[in-house]
Amino acid sequence: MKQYNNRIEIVLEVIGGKWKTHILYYLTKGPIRTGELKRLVTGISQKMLTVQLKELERDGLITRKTYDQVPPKVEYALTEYGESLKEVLKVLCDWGGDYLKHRYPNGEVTVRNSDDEIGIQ
Amino acid sequence: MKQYNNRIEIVLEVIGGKWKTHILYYLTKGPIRTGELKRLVTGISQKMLTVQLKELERDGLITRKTYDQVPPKVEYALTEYGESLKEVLKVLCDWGGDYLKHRYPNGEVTVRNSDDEIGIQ
DNA sequence: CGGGATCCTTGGCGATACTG
DNA sequence: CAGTATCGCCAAGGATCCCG
Repeated sequence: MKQYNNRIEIVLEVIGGKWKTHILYYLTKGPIRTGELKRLVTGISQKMLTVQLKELERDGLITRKTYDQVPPKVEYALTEYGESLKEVLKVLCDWGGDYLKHRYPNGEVTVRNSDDEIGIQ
Repeated sequence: MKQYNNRIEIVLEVIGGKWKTHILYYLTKGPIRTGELKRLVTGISQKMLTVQLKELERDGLITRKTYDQVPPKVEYALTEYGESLKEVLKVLCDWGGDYLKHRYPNGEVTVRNSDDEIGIQ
């Protein structure tokens, strides 16, 4: 039987890793196709994108909708429960931004999507 | 020059990894000695504890205070800025708890410190 | 266009022993 | 009591090729 040390570990297991937050970042803005994600998530490979999306789907945070057509079209979107992640991501995003300014006031460290925001409706 | 994809990655780099949240968890309750941490953070080795604490100190989240005596006494505490992490940890903690109940309502997955809370003053 | 399979590299982490 | 040094594992992630 699986056991965590604390509740935070659960979140980190769900949104942790190298790509999850970057993917979720775009998903908070609305449904999105695989190719679009691949284009936006800088540097991710086809394989890693698929792997991460499957995990997010397995964890009940996103849905995968396939359109029966050629060429294939697949669209991903946050589930209703996944939507609850938005406020969490926003808090993390805000603190990260503050921390950045606090630690590196002269811009030694930068963020690609620095002027972008988690999509809160 | 270092560059992140988004601000969330910054947070995850600071509190991520296998032990950081578990350590911070106890630090939110007040200053604490090395040995006490080692006792509370179930399963951590002496080495990993030291490594994680050094990283947290390097990142400006905790302070290390040594008392000049034999046997040695070292006490760690959140910095003023580190205190700002509390609300972030609380949000993560809360979401993790919700997610646990939502995904595993029958207790297939459990948390050791489930009835404990992040120390908010 | 979207996904799967295979092979390989790397660094986070563990185990152990030693020091002041 | 607190910290350091060394060795080694393994799973996350990367590169590449193949499929409907």
